[in-house]
Amino acid sequence: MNNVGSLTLTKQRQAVLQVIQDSTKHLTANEVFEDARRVLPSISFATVYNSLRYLRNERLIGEVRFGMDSTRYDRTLTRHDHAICSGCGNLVDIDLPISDDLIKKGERLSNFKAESIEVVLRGLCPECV
Amino acid sequence: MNNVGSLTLTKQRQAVLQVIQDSTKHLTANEVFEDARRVLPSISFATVYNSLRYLRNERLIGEVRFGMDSTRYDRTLTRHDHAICSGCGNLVDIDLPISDDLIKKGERLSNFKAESIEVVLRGLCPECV
DNA sequence: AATTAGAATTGGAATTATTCTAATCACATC
DNA sequence: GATGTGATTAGAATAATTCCAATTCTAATT
Repeated sequence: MNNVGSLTLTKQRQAVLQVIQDSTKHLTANEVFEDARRVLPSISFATVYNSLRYLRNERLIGEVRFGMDSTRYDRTLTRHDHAICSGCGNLVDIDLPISDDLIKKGERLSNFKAESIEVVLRGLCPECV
Repeated sequence: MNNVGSLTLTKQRQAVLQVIQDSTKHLTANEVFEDARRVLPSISFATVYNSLRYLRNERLIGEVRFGMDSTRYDRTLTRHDHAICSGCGNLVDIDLPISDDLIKKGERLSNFKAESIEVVLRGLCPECV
């Protein structure tokens, strides 16, 4: 094991961290698992998930996801944005004025042809303050 | 059955649509299933999913999700935004200048205490034009 | 340095979310 | 009303993620 400050980097966590550090891509948990096995063949899937959560909490790696556990459906069809509570998962609609300029910038930076754009605000809802 | 224009609204699809129309919330597929059963007890989970996809494609209902099938992990820790290809699912980082004003507006509209904010641009990547 | 108690970590098993595909159904044509 | 064809359904399978009992580690005690 390897302790730095309050950090506990077991060999499993080190393997997972190394996989992330060595990749420039946005890996899925499954891809991390496959790569981590090469370094540490005995590692399990659950441990990869545990390690990813730990490393994310310790701010050693980044995570890309919406913040919900599952897809939501609703009757609102117009373009709008969302706020997601990091405490209770509550999801509310908000309507932000997105400038054409921002969309243009997004297209230029990504080289994508934009179809839609949405802002996700993560934070605490009034009940979770 | 019930055909309007090129629309095919079977009783299953009507039940699912009604559930969405009758709710002000952002329902999960599971919640839609539970409600739809009350209208049409024989409906299956898979049919709810099929119907949700159909209704979304026909622009009769809205869908809220990131656009990926699973969470991604990466070594980038600084705030940044993402572009997701609706063709191939490719995910790329972009760095948009988010004004403090936009965050303030988001907080005001949602009554949330913002922790982070992210823009998601959905569209077609260069390869999927 | 062996023992032990408590906390942290691991990973097999379970759960939850979603998709696949074979069977069924609806509709048109003979 | 039999038959072909394409759309729709839903049971079964898969994929993504989490739970929790067993194990391992740590550090205090002898």
